[in-house]
Amino acid sequence: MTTTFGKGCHLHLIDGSAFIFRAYHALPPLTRKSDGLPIGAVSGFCNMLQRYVDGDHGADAPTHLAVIFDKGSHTFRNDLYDQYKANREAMPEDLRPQIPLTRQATEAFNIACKEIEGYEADDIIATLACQARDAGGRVTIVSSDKDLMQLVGDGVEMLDAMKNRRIDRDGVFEKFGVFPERVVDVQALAGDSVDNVPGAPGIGIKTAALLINEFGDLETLLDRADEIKQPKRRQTLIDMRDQIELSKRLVALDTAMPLDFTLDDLEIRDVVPERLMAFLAEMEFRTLSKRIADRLGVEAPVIPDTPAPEQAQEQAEDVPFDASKYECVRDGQALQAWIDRIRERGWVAVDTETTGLNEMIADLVGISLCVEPGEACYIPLTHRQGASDDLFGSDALAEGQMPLDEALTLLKPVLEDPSILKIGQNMKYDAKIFARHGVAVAPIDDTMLMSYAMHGGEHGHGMDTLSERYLGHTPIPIKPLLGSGKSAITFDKVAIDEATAYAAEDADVTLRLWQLFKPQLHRARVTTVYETLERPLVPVLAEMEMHGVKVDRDVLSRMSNAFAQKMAGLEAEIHELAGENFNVGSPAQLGEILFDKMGLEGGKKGKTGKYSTGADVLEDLATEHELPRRVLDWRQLSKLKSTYTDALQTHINPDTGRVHTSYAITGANTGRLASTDPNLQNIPVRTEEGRRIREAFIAEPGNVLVSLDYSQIELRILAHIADIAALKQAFSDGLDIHAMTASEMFDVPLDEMTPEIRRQAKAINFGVIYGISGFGLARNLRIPRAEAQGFIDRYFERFPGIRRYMDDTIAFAKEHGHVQTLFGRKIHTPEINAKGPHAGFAKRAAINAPIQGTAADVIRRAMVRMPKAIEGLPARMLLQVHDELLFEVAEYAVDDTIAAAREVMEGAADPAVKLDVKLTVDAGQGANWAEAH
DNA sequence: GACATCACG
DNA sequence: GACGTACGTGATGTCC
Repeated sequence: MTTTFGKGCHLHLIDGSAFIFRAYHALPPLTRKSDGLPIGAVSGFCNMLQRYVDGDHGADAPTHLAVIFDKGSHTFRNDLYDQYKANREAMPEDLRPQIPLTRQATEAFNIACKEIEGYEADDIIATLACQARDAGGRVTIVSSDKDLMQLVGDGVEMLDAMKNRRIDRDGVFEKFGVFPERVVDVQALAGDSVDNVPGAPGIGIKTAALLINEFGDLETLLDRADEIKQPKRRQTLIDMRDQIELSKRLVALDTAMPLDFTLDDLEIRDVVPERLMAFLAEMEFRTLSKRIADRLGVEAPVIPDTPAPEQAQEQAEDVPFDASKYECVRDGQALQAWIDRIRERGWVAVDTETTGLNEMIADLVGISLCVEPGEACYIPLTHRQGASDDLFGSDALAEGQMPLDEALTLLKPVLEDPSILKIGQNMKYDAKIFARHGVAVAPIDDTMLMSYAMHGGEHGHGMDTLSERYLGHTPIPIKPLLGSGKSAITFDKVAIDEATAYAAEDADVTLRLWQLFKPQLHRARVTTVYETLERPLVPVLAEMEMHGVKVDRDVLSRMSNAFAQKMAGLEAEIHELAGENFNVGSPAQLGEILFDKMGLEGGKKGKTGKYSTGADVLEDLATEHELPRRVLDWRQLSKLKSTYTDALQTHINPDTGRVHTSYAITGANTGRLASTDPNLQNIPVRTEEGRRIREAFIAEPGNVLVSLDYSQIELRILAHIADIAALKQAFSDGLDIHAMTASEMFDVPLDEMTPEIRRQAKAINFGVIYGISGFGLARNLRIPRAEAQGFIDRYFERFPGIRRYMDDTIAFAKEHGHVQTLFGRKIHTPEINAKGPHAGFAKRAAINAPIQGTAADVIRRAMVRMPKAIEGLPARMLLQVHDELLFEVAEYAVDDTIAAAREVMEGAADPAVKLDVKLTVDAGQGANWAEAH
């Protein structure tokens, strides 16, 4: 049915950003009643769209239609001129979360919604308008932006939707004093303070138009500038020629940019009432949904009159916890009743009970649900009957449970329904359990992540902690139910009535926490952090963890044996040297041998009264003695064997043959992830022997491992945050940053640099990131403290911005109780005002957190965008190691994958943050991780 | 379960 | 002037 765009067609192009800002400023700051989400701009946007669709604009009806949005803050204009739009104010905090909703709104109206990374909406509009005009059609641009006026003419008109005023060639002349084809000339001269286009100083639109009309066009004017009578004006045009020509390039729209769609894709489509109503209902627009429903002749959606946040909070506190009210759901009918309530409500708190903590292995035992504080249920599914001493009955299913499949069949549509929010505490766990049963839970909210976004650094984010702190309620502990040690049982052995009280309460607590946190998120100014850096990471990580990484057991096993042999030899030598047998693995025994029996120099250690035998101590002793050297070698092998070659084998999943780590999103205060069970973020790499362990991490046949890692990301971020011109310059010149530092510090030319001097400078660079101290640097470099202090003083002298950054950061922390990353992540520093030795720790942590945290945010953003970027490629993201991402890729697609992933990683800060220093990514590939890294 | 040690960024 | 310090993690083995 598609017609080809051509004569008789009429294309309408709506400037989406203009709509959004108008809507935002025209309306008071409305919030969604149920959860406090700001929605004023979305509401206004929908209103404007509806009015437009109603034809309330006096223009001929379109045959083709699209809403065009900006995407990304960096465009080719920024490359031309780094000050372009530089003085534009940051987007208001309560508008930011509404931007994606306006896209959804457009789609809900079934209107084409277009944006292209790196281009302004104006360029897309210009390109489309030209295409449509060339095809013989007409165009109406719904906008009053003067930057678009250059497009008017030959069937292209503008429409100011607010004033219902059409702008044609004469309208443009009215505004600019010239016709559309000369508008850019006038703009180039007059400049634009809003977009920070410089233009010619002292020349406004009036004068510009006068000049252009006199000389014909800008080029002629500039060529013949010496003919201008007014001396000042003449001089300006002669002196500022470059700036004026640059301005013209900035204001001229790109009418031939690449598009990934055609005019025909914009053919007008009928609205799908159900879809539009679902969106309006989700936004809780009562009046608007009713008005539009009337217009469409359909039933208006019922929007539950949910309590305002403050009331919800009171309710959450008012309703007492009462385990006897929890229902045990044992059949389909009872479950259906709960599902009905969930559908009515639009959200549900969910919790799963399983036989263990490893979600790749644990079996689902039961599910609890909660839709209202105090009202929760537990659905037992695979509890075993009888006590554990019942030798025969313990494996049989207990009575009175629904079959697992039946329960999941009923729940699946709800858990996957995009209009029903699933709320959980650590949802990644539950989502993975459900995923193993073929249920893709979405969309989700996570109280643990909300707490992390609001209270990172203040306290833990486990449910018990949160419940006690924010609900004043101590949940039933799990310990008494499961026991501990050898006699511990799994949850499926817990009696169903006990399980119901425990499990349903967890869902109850989760829902109450959610009702409390949801409105607070916005007040704490962390909605964007939660929505862009926490919540969207859940499905990405779940996917990575479930996919796992292939590990070759035989390689590990062989290495284990080799290590064992070497260790045995070393152990014999150590005993020989010591003159007695002792446990080499016991620091206490080793200390006595070294310092008491052999009488070596090298002190004690405080608290426990034992000798310190750390690597640094042994390293010093090793210059004079054999034994400590042997112990160091033995320890290295012992570590490699026990932690890696042995333990890793036990983590190979028998079903998949792969190792599945688990990432803790809230694991580190700074925003970094933490990897556990096993930790795959500390696989050896620094020593040759250790690195060989990475040879056991392999790809499936026909595939290779690809590793991409950020180069010096923390130092780059430091250079940006502390605004160190010399560092920024060095990065932009692609210099060896440590050598450059050394050269600057010690006045050594780069071509005379020695590895030793560079090593010292490298230590200082890292020291700065860690909150440098004379003592720490002295110990790291093994130099006298005074000398180390001298280095630091000199560093501050050469890079004064560092001192300022440190002082400012500590002052900020003292005043606000937190520091923050460039992306708005808050890291609380409760100890910053402490007295005594604590204070030093807190200060250094405060200095480090914005740097480490910003780097963590950057890679999180890259990870969130990665699935889309590599969509369609035979590639999977497997692991994250703080500044590195590891992929498994079909051999033939390696180059494409590297290109796609690198683009995402290098551009990960955009558009939220414009870094002064570009991020660069190194890539490697190979049959195993040792080769790829 | 605390502590020491050591693997990573 | 004295504190005692590099930042952020997790896993293992010893010893109580």
